[in-house]
Amino acid sequence: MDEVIREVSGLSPAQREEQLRALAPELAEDISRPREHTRELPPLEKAEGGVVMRFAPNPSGPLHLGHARAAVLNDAYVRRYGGRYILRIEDTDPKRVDPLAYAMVREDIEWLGLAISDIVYQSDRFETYYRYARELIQRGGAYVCTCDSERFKALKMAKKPCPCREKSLEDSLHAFEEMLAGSYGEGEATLRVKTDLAHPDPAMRDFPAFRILKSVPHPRIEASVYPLMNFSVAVDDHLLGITHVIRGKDHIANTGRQRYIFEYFGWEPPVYRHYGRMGIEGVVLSTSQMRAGIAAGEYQGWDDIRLGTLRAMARRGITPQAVRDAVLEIGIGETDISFSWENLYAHNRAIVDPKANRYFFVPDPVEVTVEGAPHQTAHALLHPAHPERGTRQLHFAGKALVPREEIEKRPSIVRLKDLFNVEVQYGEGTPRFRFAGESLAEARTRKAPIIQWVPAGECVPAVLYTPDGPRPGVCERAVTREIGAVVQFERIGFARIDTADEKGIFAYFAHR
RNA sequence: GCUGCUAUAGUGUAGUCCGGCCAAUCAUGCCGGCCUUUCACGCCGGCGACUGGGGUUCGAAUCCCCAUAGCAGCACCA
Repeated sequence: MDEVIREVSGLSPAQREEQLRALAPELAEDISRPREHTRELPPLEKAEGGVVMRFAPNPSGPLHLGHARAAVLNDAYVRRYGGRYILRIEDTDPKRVDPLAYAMVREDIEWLGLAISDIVYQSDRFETYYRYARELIQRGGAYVCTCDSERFKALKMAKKPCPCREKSLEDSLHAFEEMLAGSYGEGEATLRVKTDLAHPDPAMRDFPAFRILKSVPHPRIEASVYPLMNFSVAVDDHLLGITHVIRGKDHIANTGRQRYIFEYFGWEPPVYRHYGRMGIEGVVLSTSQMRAGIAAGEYQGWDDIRLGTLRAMARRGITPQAVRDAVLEIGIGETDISFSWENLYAHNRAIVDPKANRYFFVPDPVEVTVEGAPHQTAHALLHPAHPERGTRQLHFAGKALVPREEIEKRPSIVRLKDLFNVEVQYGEGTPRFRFAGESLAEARTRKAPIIQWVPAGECVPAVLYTPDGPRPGVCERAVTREIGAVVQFERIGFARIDTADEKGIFAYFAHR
């Protein structure tokens, strides 16, 4: 045996394949098949008959890239296996509910194109939660605790029960009704789930299920006893028939806690998957930090292009498909990752490049008079790969605006793209520009930079907003017809034309 | 402090479950070239990784242990 192994080890892969082919051709088939990269999410267990999944955002602000990962991943599995996709608005903490966010979340979901089949508001379901709370108490799975949080935490860390834990079912039931009746003040009583005080993970010990909150009103309902997420989520996941839950690993402990509730009720829990933490270079994702920045005037609003919100990306011309592609590429790995804009841009470029019309944008323009140049019209293609889309007409009448940056490089000759060549002479003061023929071949042999330009008097002032700040310039008048569309400013990059009025054009830079 | 998860090129990702097709996939990025009246697109070529150390084994990216690092949780937030 050893001998054979040694012999095989000594062979090269090619020799092995040859041998195998001779001995067992049917096995060799497997070998010759090249390994293929799976561009698909890993399969989900117990999903063959269809799935019910959910996207459960907290309505505290608009959706951002972090939400998009959860939303798109779940969406992709629902599309793959068939089933229902429930949007569950988790508005059980009035402190973290922005009434305006309900609408923003819906808009963002529509933009992303999620295949949502049902919408559920947790604030509509408080009576249900109360009902199951009573049931849980009766099953001996919960008790009303009146210890203050400091004291409870100390006991928990010491693996010791608090006095309330030994209360009878009747007492707890009664106390819970008192909570609902408003007999307790804010923070004076809590319904806790009875777990295992000896559990090695302190996060698992007797976690809270309901709290009293009176200082902050809920925008949609009248309530002072609020379910905490582990309770409402467990009850809803069961009642809504959720089969699979894909969420971030920050919920791993919650999954453990929710299992206790499933256990008490004898329910079968869904299949859980927890993906790793995602950091995003260069942007704040925290809703509260963004909100603070907006309030402080640091950001213009939720769609400020320096933010990681979906609406900010939309404004820059990032397509929902690109976001989907980027997020699916990342997948559901448990590794912590840092999201790279480059990867998103590459996806977006692939989508946008075939569509985007090309135009000239001249940043920081300098007006030049070209001596001896014929007045003529340039016909520049709207898209070099699609001549059938036609051209833009640029009427040159002696003067043009060109990027200052190009002249400062002191080229001896430049070609105004799609027009003609211009020789530049430098002396005191402004350089002189002289017509130098129309030959493209000559421009090439003389290595003339081919630059973008715009006819003086036939252009529109424009501002290109980039994450590094606004870039003023001018662009072709025809760009005013591209409002809302993504164009490519030649030699600059892709940008979305946001607005245009008599004062000019406002565009947002997407990427190169 | 306690508990848990993760660790492949600059970034993302495949392979890890069931050790040998892996001197490790694909994409992006970067570099070089070609194409091109854009520094875009396309094409060609190149760069670049199994966290470290032990162990098991004929053989380890893959299994085990330890270490290290990162992350998460231990809220009357989600």
